[in-house]
Amino acid sequence: MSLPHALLTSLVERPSSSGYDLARRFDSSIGFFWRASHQQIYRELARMEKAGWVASDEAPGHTRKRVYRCLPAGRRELVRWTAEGGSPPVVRDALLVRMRAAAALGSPDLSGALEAQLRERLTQHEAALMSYREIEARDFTSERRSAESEAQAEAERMRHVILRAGIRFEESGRDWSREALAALDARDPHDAHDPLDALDALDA
Amino acid sequence: MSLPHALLTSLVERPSSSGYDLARRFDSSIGFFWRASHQQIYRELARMEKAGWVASDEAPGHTRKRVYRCLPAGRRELVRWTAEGGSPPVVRDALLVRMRAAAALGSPDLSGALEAQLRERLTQHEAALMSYREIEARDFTSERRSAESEAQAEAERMRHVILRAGIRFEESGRDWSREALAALDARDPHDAHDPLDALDALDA
DNA sequence: CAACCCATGTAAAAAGTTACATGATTAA
DNA sequence: TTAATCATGTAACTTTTTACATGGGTTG
Repeated sequence: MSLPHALLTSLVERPSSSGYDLARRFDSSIGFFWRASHQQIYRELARMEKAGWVASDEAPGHTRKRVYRCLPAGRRELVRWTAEGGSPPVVRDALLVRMRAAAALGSPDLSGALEAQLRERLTQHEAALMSYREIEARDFTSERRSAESEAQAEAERMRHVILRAGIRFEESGRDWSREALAALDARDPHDAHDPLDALDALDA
Repeated sequence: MSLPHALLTSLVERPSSSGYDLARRFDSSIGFFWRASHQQIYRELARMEKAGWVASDEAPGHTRKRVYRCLPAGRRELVRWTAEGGSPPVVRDALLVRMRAAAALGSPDLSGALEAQLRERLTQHEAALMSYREIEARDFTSERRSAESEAQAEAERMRHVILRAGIRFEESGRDWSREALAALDARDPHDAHDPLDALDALDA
């Protein structure tokens, strides 16, 4: 149950956010390591308000918009939860199940479909990687880290290391997708090319 | 909704498995990319039997044990689902949320707790990696791949590539954990060591 | 005969997804 | 003024997790 804590984190980072704001941020930056739909977010915000972790005010100039802020009790809860350990995240990848199914079924007609899925996966990894690398270049280049307090520098190191997790994850996914495509390609001797091509693809 | 298909795959691989057998396999080999508890599995098997995808018989010599097998309709469904595409898996890692919370809260006392969690994560990745590497050495070394049919060879390549996903995933997690620990270590100038140590750790 | 693995479930709660619904504001 | 985006929800459903429960067989 980490959604409320992800929301508290987001509210500590930027107080006076609406559910809509939070939902948008869960589609971008935070969304890399925690997804949530707007329905989940609104429901969770209501629960958190009842628990006394956050409070909300009507946004000036808007009839429907409500902005939330983290209360001291919410901050205490976030500190408590952050220090507490947790089990490693469960991995669930349907594409790997599909590949294993194809191997078990032994039907060669499935290879084409899997190849297409792998190519799609590859472009997804490449796209994510490019956007993460842009963020890294923009926010975490050496010249930016100069006249800061030690606390600020540590927070920045922490945020950078989180982004690095995303970068490494996407790189590893990209490299594996290429390896998998090369392995599937080996099945057709007729259009098989020089094995060195596969190695090139892995290096690129 | 891939659990039924993961179960069908497992039943195609080894017919006449009980719910208990399947649950054990979901704790080991299949468990790397799809987790399921025995409660989920028993319920799902009942559903699949009602849908006509599997059938069950009482195991001889046992009163309580039931063994399942995949029916033609189940096989057709598995083929259909395997060819169909799907969205990439959602990533959810509470440790990254915790790190981001620590950065947002700006309390240095949390660094110790996070360091401990990172060290634990690191040993988990190392342990998983070692066991995957053992499987790779045992089942996928070059001398084993000789007198096989082309279909068998392709299935074996597929299973190998799935294992490679696990290996790459654990390697990337291990490397990132080390990078993160090195970044957190940079905060304490008193016990800071030669930066080269961090590089060594990344190479090992 | 106690501890452990085999074997199968029920019940309840939490978390997440999908579909539906509505109204306000803003920019072309 | 129409379409897109902002903004907030409800309802129903599915999936997953956690806790509880039971009983047979095997081995030290």
